[in-house]
Amino acid sequence: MGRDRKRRTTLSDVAAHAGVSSVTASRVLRRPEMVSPALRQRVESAVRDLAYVPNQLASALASARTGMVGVIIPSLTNGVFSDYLRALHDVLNAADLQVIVLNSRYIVAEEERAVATLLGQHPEAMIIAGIDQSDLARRLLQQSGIPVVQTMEVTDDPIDINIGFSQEAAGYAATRYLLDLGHRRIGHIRARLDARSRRRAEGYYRAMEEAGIVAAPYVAATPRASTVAIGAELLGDILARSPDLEALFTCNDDLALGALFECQRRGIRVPDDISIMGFNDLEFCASSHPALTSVATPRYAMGKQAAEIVLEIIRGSGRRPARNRIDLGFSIVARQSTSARPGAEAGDVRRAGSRRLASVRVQTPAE
Amino acid sequence: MGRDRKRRTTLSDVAAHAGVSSVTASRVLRRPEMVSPALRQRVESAVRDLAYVPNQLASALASARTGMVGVIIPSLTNGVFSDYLRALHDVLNAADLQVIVLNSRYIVAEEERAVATLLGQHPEAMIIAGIDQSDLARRLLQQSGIPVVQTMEVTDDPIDINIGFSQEAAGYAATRYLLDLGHRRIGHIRARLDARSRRRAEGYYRAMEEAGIVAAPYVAATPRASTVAIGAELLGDILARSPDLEALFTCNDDLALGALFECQRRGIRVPDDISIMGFNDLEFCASSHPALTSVATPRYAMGKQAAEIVLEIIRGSGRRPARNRIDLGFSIVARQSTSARPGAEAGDVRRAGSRRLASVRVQTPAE
DNA sequence: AAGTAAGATGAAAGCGCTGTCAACAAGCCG
DNA sequence: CGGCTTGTTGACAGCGCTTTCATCTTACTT
Repeated sequence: MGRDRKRRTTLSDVAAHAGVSSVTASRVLRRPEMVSPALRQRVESAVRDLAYVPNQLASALASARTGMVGVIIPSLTNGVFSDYLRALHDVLNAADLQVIVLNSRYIVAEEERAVATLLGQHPEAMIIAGIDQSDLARRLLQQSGIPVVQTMEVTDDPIDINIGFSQEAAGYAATRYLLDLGHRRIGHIRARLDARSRRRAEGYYRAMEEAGIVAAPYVAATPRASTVAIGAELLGDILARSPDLEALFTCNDDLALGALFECQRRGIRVPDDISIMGFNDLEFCASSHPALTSVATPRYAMGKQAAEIVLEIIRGSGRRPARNRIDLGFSIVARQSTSARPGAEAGDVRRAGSRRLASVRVQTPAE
Repeated sequence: MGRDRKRRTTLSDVAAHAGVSSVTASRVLRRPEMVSPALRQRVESAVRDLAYVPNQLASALASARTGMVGVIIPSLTNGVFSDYLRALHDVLNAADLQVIVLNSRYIVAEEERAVATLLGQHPEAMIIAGIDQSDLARRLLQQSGIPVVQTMEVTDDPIDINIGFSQEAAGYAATRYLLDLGHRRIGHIRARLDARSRRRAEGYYRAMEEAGIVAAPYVAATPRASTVAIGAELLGDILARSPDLEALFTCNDDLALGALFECQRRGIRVPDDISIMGFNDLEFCASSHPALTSVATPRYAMGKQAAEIVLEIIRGSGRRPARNRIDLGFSIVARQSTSARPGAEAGDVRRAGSRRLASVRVQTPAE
């Protein structure tokens, strides 16, 4: 109970100050149109005089409406989630919903904890990055009864609603793009080794296998969080084993940037000696020298749609969207860091060349 | 009240399931040592059976303890806050406190709203980046009675507790460093134009003025959010006016990276033709080619200390720290992107040269 | 063996707010 | 001008939990 802590001003303080009942004071704050202008003004000035801040806890408990949406992402550090969070904020804040972000650090157990913590706050919806929740987390989410959106990736078995794109298909498309440029010795580096980067790698392996190329000599990975420095390091690892590397597909743009710098340091020309292709198309890709080819992922769009669907369900009388699985696709943005292999066959080069002028939208619609 | 929404399992459901009173069930969750092992087990399995998630709202309302710490930062996009947030999470989560982050988007009015929102949730402490809060925000914070830490910058007039470093001094030191290398035509670019970047610029102007150099021809700025692309663009702006630029101090590392790429594009050698110096020392500075000289700011340390002080006050019987203002300083990390001007006087070069081997800790202790 | 301290459990109250419903005033109809 | 609707206000209960505080055991003391 109260503790010795100095008591905060409450609604009834405000009501007393204004000479009305606390119900009226509450209404001035929640539904002002229900209160006569005279009283409304008295209450409003009382609020100002006392610098009253409503206790959201009590309000939420009484009304069963918290006005918040829980968001879980694996990393606050990763530039990938900036656009995504911005979209969530843009849409949700405009609707007077507060976004509460928790960080799972790419650890399933932490994600589970975050789910429980957030659910305990009774958010009106949950938006969670990724599809690899633990069984308990899934169960908690399911029985919470609130809309749950899984993002960043598509799955056949969503908890509730799913918006994303196929990481595997994106990894495949990126590799395919390099193959079409005539490259054969295509490397892949990745860090962190989380589920999403793993599926991107699977796409890479599938494309390589299809092309009949043994990928192993051209792959390097580390469980450490990805950084620019690691990009340089892993490229170094591959080059030490396979100096004949022709192209590199990195699991994300930071690694690509690191690889690019490492090439500069070693005097390896990009793209003449090695083509480099990133993933996510972060802002700097367009501005580096040479500008980095990358796979543009619909980060803002995923956040926006997730938020809009959630909003529709919360505000719109609980109506569910017609489709609970949406594939937003991805696109390859061709820039200067990739080019056709000099000796490549005409057919290959032409096929790839056609993609170099504009970005290609690759989308596998979920039914 | 309840709405038609399916009722969630409550503590008394658990209690009933376990055949105990709800008080006992509560104790099993809060203070298990107070309950006999037999009952404890029964309750615990009931919790598991029903997948019970405590209603934090009700718990917080009843106990006047929310277990959360409010955090306000101006941007989720900016890499600068990653380390800071990580530190807050590291310390606070370990103490079972939840961190709630709100984003003010560098807008004072939004910050004020965020303060009110957060305070309405009754956090046990507030940690807020920057020192430029609105009057109302200050007042709300002050009368909340909880510990409030302002970070990222030092001020003579803290709301409560203040941990940071002098942005102005850092801007000054950076410029001074370039001056000591023998450069005269030192440019400065900045974006966003928030209060902190303004004070860094003030440091730059002070150093330039002291050196008797007119800075105007070498300065470019934009209110847009800073990106790598803008770094390139602003450098271009300066070069269009002042092709004789010798060195560049950027307001942050993203701009520095953009400037570096722009130099590469134009065939300007760094550091031979132009020295480039960033600010913040983000991870990529060490890995770029050439590696970027930057001003290392104690982001993790600020977060860590802020969190630790808050923890001490919350948990440690409300004892306040001896000092409520802590200056953590900054240091200049000299790398390859800066070098002495070829024709510089020996004395100048020697002075600066001594700093090039190791980073220099510059700290102005607050009294 | 009787008395006491320590430990375990539950009943009741209440955290600060909002939903419901009743009470009342004012405005409208015929 | 009485009965009705419409609009405004307040009393009361209760959201789900924790915190006293009283009660009942059990273990220990002398």
